[in-house]
Amino acid sequence: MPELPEVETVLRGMTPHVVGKTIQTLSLRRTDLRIPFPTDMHKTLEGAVITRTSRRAKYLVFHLDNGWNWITHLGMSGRFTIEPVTHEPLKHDHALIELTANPVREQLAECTAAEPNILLVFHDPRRFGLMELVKDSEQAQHKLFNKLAPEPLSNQFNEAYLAEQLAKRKAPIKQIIMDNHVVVGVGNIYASETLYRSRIHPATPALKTAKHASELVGNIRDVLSEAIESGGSTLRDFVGAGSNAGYFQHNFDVYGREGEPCNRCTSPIQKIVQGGRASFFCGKCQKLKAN
DNA sequence: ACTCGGTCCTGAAGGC
DNA sequence: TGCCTTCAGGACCGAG
Repeated sequence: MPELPEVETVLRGMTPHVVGKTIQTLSLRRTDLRIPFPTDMHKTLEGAVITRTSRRAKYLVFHLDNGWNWITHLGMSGRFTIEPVTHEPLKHDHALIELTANPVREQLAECTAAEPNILLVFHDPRRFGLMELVKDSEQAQHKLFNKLAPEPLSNQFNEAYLAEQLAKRKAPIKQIIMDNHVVVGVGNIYASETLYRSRIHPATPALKTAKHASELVGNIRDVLSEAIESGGSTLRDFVGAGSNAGYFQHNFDVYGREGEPCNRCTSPIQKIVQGGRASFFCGKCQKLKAN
């Protein structure tokens, strides 16, 4: 269940292994994930150099030297690993990308010896992931990106902005902070964690929480950045079979803790379902449902 | 303009 | 042991 911190960790772990390298071959082992692979994916990727990587919401983006961006999303169960070129594809290995080191890259101080080719493997049992191609200059206008709200860790996501968004919504606050039109990257886990810290009941109508926008902004930022730090500190080695890079153990206050004692007041953590998603909260600490 | 529920997918977990 | 059901979840989509 990669959320924004996990996606960021995957990005940071993968980047040093892929930037500056040429995509020698792309091997697709099926024709689609959640949506079909782009028809010209081989033509666009093969021969291109990965110049840099970036993240927008939960999308991982590989920027290529031919002006195209290779967009990827890990969905629910997706992961990238780096394997030797002798890697035998496993079940659910859907895309294998062979990368070759460039002469320029080999001139860098830390690359004294010629680097072997590596295989970047995309593995996704539930196939909620996706891949897409877009010109770098057109990414922001692309269907997947043009309605996305600000990044939670950016200055555009601030008290005034969030208060304005909350004031016009009466749906439960839990669902609103998970809405990509309000803020991106806050998934089911971190939504529950944020509301726990803010002492707001997840069923509170959003408009009644507008006066707490400042605290919500702060807690969303804190919860996500702490998880990114946690991911970074447990990221050992991105390379190797079975590598779980990006899927780190993290301590949650409420998520998945139904019946266990609240860390603040020892009252048992409760679970409700909102919009088909589990919400966890402390019924004693998170009483704010009005005012 | 906003809200709600359905949909995609597989594997893990629980009931009988 | 094994079959069945339920759940997990991001993001899009259409209906109200």
